[in-house]
Amino acid sequence: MIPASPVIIEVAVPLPMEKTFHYLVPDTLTQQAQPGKRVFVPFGGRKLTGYVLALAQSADTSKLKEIISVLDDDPLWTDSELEFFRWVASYYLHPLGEVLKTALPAGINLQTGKGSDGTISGGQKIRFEAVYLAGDGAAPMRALGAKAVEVLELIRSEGEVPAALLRKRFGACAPQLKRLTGLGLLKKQEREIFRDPFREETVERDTPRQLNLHQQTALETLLTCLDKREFAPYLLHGVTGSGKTEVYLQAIDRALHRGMNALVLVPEISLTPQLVHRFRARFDDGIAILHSGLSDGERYDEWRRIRRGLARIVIGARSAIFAPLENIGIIVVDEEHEASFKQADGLRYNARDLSLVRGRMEQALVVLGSATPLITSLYAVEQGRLGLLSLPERVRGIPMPTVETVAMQGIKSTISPRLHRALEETLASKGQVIIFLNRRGYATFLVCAECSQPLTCPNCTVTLTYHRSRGQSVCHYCDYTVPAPGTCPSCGCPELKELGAGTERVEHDLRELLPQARIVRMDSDTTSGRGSHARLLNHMADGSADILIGTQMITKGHDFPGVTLVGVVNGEASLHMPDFRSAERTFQLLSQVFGRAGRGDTPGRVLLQALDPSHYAIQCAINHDSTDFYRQELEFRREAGYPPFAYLAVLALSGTSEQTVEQRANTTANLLMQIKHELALRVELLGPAPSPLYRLRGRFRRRILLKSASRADLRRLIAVWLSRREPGTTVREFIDIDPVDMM
DNA sequence: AGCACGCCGACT
DNA sequence: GTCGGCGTGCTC
Repeated sequence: MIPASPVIIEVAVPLPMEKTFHYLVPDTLTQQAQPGKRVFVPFGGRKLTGYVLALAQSADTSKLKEIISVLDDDPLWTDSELEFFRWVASYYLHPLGEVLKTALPAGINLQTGKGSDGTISGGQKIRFEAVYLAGDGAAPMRALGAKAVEVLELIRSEGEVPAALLRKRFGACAPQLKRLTGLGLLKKQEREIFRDPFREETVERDTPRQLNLHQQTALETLLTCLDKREFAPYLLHGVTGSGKTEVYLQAIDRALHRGMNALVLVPEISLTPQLVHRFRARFDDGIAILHSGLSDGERYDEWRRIRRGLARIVIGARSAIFAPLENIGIIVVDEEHEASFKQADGLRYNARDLSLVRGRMEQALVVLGSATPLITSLYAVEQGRLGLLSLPERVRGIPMPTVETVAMQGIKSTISPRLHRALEETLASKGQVIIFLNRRGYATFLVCAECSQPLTCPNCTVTLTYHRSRGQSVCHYCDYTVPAPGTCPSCGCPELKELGAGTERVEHDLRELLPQARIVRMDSDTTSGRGSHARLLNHMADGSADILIGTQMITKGHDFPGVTLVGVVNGEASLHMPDFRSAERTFQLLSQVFGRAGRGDTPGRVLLQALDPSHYAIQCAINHDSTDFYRQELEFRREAGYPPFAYLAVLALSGTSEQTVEQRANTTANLLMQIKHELALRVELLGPAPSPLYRLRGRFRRRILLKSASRADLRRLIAVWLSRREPGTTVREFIDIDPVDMM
């Protein structure tokens, strides 16, 4: 007999390497080793989990090692999912092995250290429970005790009963069960169980709501697309309170009826319990929830429920775009403008963008919903790449809130007399208030009374933010912290003045102005604990608070009908961020905040405090006119030389000495310029990044920023640069598309 | 990413 | 003379 040629597989390993590796499959494993499964492999002295990509041929098998075991009974991914992950890996210039690892629930991979002790770490347990079913045996009942008869009767009437329930009902009944099973009257089965993040929480059923004309029109378009089962990307542009969720719900309902499944992406699921609640009230089909609040075990269980087809609706934060959901008919991205759809480290993906890619591969309907879409999206609409559906009116004929501006010139207090008066009126009429300001801390910063130098971070050269209750000045970029107020580092003067206002300061001032008001403050300083976010919001929901003060996190995920007044302190704050998108951000932020007012039956009122409210971003938000904003913003970008949307590459250099990193930055920048000219690319070198060299855990880093009007240009540049960079430089590279993350 | 190997400075 | 820092290269 001719010896069979050895079976070789191509394996991706979850390490920052572009390479894939080949392994021999021992005879005993050839049946099991298939693409899409995980394998446990020896790798450079240790053992780790790899992902089988394909069967491979190789002439030279001498250097190949054998796989140790196959970790999965069934492939983890379908072919089309693997195709999607390959696309992701190539688009974001990230190793496929790491992409696959990211797509999997955390903590299920096995690994060993280099040591010979071979301790295997990692791996999640699947929990099983025993279930008893009636068997076919017809043994005589008289041979049984009374308890055994009761047990048998229960199981016969129920069909199947988990062992835990039997224990609860009958106490210790193991001997009886053993006896019954032995007689063939019962059958025992081990069944996989899933930890349920909903626990025993029950929801009241909900029925589809009556749609207004605009909702109806939008829905009909979506339903037509669903019936055609082809890729159809849409922007659902609906003002705050226009009933976008109801449109999603009814479109998803149709998809489910057509036998297709639904994927719903939300910015921060732990912030949107109301949305999840509405889904659970509407649908009987399994709903899986994926978010950061789940334990690894729960997440793993949800993942398996989806893979097994037990959940037909998946709701989750950005990583849910990788959910193993098959037969996707519709993908909804709610609040598509939210920055939290971007993963900022590791695999730097944007779930909003990926929803379009996956939707195209799955022939699905993709709905991007927002009251304040990205400029990118509106541009895509203009270009005809995205369909537009508009909901220009609020549901039930509720009017948009009226917005008044308060010019703050010459007003020293954080709360103007006019806002103070409005607060008193609102509280007197039992209304609730939201006070928004995009800055946490007490005063923004401390300034030396002597030399007027603001306190700055020695690493990042940004101004330190003063947190009075913590008694610290903190750098919001690198977390550098000094005791506050402290002394001036430049002249040693012990007297420091407070300048600017943060949420803490506003809370302090409001308590003085309105001692009787019940005030809660919500920002990242007061929501550190698990569940604290929901607790604070509950104070507003149940009416035990009158005023909610907060940063941007108060702008989303809730709907308080009692809020009739919204106050904005320092409305232009976000306009002065070092980001070419600051106007876009400001418009979105203000529109969202304004939208919190008057969602009940009383019309909403907004007071906007600003030194200078004349900027078009502020004016357009005041007039609830996003079309006008879009026009002016494109105009601004054209004049300032920014593309409608910019692509930005970041090359991050790191090393252990300042000199090497500095040198690498220079040689890399030179090389990039050279390649740029050779390839005749429209790419701009923006840096060595404006943030100076900073030291983190003993390592120095530096970044180089590249801007381009076209992503293709950047990718070509980086591809050539990757092949040419000097050997030996330990450079990590990645693409990002938003400069605010880097400055 | 880990980890080994190898090369130069300050130490028992 | 060694210990140990870091820079470099390799992992089927």
